[in-house]
Amino acid sequence: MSMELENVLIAKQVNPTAVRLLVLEYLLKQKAAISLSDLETELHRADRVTLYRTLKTFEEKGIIHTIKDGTEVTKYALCQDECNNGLHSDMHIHFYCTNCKELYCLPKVQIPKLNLPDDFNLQEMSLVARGICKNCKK
Amino acid sequence: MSMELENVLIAKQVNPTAVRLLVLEYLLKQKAAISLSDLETELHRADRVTLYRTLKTFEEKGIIHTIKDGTEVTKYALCQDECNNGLHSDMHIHFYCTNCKELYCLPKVQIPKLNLPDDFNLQEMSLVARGICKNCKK
DNA sequence: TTGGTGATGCAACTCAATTGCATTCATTTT
DNA sequence: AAAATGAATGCAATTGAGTTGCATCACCAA
Ligand SMILES: [Mn+2]
Ligand SMILES: [Mn+2]
Ligand SMILES: [Zn+2]
Ligand SMILES: [Zn+2]
Repeated sequence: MSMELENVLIAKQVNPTAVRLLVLEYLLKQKAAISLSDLETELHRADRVTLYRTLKTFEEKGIIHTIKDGTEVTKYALCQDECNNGLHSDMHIHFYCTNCKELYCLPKVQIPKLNLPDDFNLQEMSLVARGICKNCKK
Repeated sequence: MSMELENVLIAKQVNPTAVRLLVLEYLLKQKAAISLSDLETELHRADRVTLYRTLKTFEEKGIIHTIKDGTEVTKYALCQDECNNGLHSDMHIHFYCTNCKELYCLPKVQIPKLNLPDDFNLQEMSLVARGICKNCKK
C-alpha cells in the first residue's frame, strides 16, 4: 500500500482504507475496463458488497466512471482528467472487442459532432464502437 | 387483424399467429421504442414469456431491432430498412429523453465518422444521445 | 476508556432476462 | 375422421446483476 495510492484517494476525499487501496491498485494495473465480478475474483478476501460500494464511492468521488457497453454487466475504469464529486468531465468513446470481450477507453479519439434536429436538446452521448482490438488483430 | 399485418410477417418468414399480429400492430403504433414490460401491460392477455419469445423471433427475422440505451431494460423498435434473418442493416443513432424517459430512433441523423487508430478494426457502433426530446422541449 | 462515525460483512431481496417442460393449436398424413 | 407432427403458448422456476437492511467492526476523538 504505497503512499502514492493513499494520496490519490485523499485528494479525492475518499478515506484510504485497505480494501479501497487494493481496488485502486487493481484499477491502475488494468488496460481495459473491469466488472464487479472481475474485482471479486481478484480480491477474493473482500466481500462482494464492499467492492460494490467501493466502486460506487469511487464513481461518486470522480475516481472512476461507469460504462454500459451493451453487455449484461456494468464496467468501470479510472477517469482520465479531473473529475470530482459526480461531475464527470472525461467524456470519451469506448471500444468493445468482440473477440476478447474487453472494453477499452479511447480518450484520444475525437468525439464526433452530431447533427441532431433543432428540436432535440443534446446533453450528453455515449458511443460504444465494436470490432476487433489491436491485440486481437495481429 | 388486417391482411396487411399478416403479409408483413409472412414476408419475414414468421408464422402470423394472433399474439404476433397483436405485437406487430402495437409496434407499428409506437413513436418510441418499447420494452417487454410495455408490451406486457398492453397485451395483458398474453403471457410474458410468449411476448418475450415473440420479440426474440421478430429480432431474429429482421422485423425489429433491440436497443440497450443504458437503462436497465432492453428496448425494441421496428427496423427501418430491409433487415432479414438477424442481419440488421438499419444502423442509426438513438435519442434517450431524460425527461419523458422515451427512447427514439433517429434514422435520419447521419452516423458520424470515427477516427479510430489504425490498429482497431471497427465493425459497428452504438450511439445513444441523451437530452430533452422535442415533445418535452416546448 | 469510551463514544461515535464510517467501513465492512452477511443475508436477503428486486427485477429483467432466460430456460424447462407440459399443454394447446394448427396443419399434414394416414 | 382420426392420428401424428411440429410449432406456439402458458406456467413454474432459475439465473445473475444490482441493490438494500442491518449487525458488527475498526478507527479516531474526546
Ligand atoms: Mn472510459
Ligand atoms: Mn432504432
Ligand atoms: Zn480484443
Ligand atoms: Zn421527452
